[in-house]
Amino acid sequence: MKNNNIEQDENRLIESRKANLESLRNLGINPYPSKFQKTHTTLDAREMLEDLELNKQDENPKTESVIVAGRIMAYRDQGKIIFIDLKDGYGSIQIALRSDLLSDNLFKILKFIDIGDFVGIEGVVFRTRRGEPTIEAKKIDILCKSIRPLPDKWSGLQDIEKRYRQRYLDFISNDSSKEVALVKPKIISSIRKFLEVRNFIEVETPILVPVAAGAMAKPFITKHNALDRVLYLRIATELNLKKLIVGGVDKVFELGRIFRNEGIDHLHNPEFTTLESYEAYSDYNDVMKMVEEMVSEVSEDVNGSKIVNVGDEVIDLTPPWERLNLRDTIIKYSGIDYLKCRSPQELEKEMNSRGIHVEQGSNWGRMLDKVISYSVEPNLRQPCFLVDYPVEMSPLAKKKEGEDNIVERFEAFVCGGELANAFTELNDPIDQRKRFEDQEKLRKESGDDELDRLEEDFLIAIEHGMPPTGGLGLGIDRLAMIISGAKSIRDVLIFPQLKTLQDDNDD
RNA sequence: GGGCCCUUAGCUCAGCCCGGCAGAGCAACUGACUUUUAAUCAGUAGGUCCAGGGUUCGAAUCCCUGAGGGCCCA
Repeated sequence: MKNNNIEQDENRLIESRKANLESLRNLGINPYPSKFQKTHTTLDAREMLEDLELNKQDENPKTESVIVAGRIMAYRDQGKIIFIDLKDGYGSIQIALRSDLLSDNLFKILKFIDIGDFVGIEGVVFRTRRGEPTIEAKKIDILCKSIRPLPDKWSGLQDIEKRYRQRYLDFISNDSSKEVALVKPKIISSIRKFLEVRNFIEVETPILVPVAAGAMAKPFITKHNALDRVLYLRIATELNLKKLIVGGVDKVFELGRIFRNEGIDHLHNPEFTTLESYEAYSDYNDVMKMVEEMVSEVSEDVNGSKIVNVGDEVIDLTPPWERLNLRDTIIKYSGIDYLKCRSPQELEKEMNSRGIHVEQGSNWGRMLDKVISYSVEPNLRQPCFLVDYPVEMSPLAKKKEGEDNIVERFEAFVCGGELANAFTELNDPIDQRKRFEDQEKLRKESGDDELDRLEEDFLIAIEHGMPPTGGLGLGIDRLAMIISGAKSIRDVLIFPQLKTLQDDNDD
């Protein structure tokens, strides 16, 4: 009922636009032509005028004729002259449509133009009395008639939900939304360049997998009908990429979407993009160097600087990043020395006395992870690496030589958040099998369904031998937030996951 | 999961405290205007005030329940 009325309200606006559409057709104009040959962008047109003004003595120079195309963002009718603001993917420029420069027939069609329509304009560029670069139109072509109104031209689109649900409207009315959202594609392109120069090979591995392994997270479940078999959406690209290391692809990476069945907030989206890279014959120290070089170079490439502003903070991504020993750093910020509380009971006692909430049934590794995220992470503002983790938290990482309980693992932090996780990969197949079995056992005992899972295919692969390998996982969306200064992951995602609207289900 | 806040014209928002004709700007429509730029001027039209219930002579406004959304915390 309610929706019908809203549609009727909208229809009043839509009907008038449809009437304009018919009027154009009656004048013999096709409102939806296939193609239009433009010669310049709006940015080109502005620059042409500026160049001309620099080089010529003439008081009121006019450029050669240009043809531009774009969307009408504003329309100011003054009778015998009409000004419109035309916007394309590069900027915008004002158009002046004068009745004495256009044929009667062309001037007549201006009556049927609406804000939001796409048009092509041909004319010379000049500067008006008020100093505005303007194209003096001698020809106008309708390129696409719009029949639905745009958001308010001055306030833009404020409704946060609508901005994400109809992101194209957000992009049209809020330039900064578009700029922030386009940082991620630039980062991805820059990372590709960085890795390709270093002879890494990019691959695509399956998203639909029989076992969701390689990380600690709940998977999405789906089903293959013909095979009558349950499949999962991958939670990491890790295990397949390591199989490629076994197969002799010595430097390999994937920029891939992964899926984790968890809550949605300003830092989490159920699907997000990670970079995972694996390099044979290297270890976590080599990966650390690569991460600090890559992130700082990407920032320079995308933003023109290794220094970024996030909120009020100035973050300097220039290498080298500080290396912080994990145990020392936990002691520094929480006072807890995990070597002195090796049982879950002891650790829980220490955490409780410091006001850190312990989830029912948490295992020791999960609890220590909680200590890190609660006490340590918020303090790590400038880029740094936490180095050398307990084996309980890291079922896929190799032990440090001469250590029973410490693995060669680091996590990178910037602005109080985790950016990357990396380790020297465990390639002892017997140790790896045992660690997976421990995870499986822990999951059954504790009911913690985020623990890692045993994937037999992977174990068989590394039983054939995997060379020593340094591996990396890096959250691209988090990196995009840092480089763009965005406060919410939704701003860098373009189409973030939102609750499904009721109407979507009714169909 | 807990706390706080929001939902009124296509868009952006007043009105709610203290109950008494449903408001403004933009967009739309009619008209005027040859360098405007949030153009201006004159006029017109546009509403299930998120939904349901309650209190009241009378509810956008007060109370209860629900839905959707946001922010903070876990």
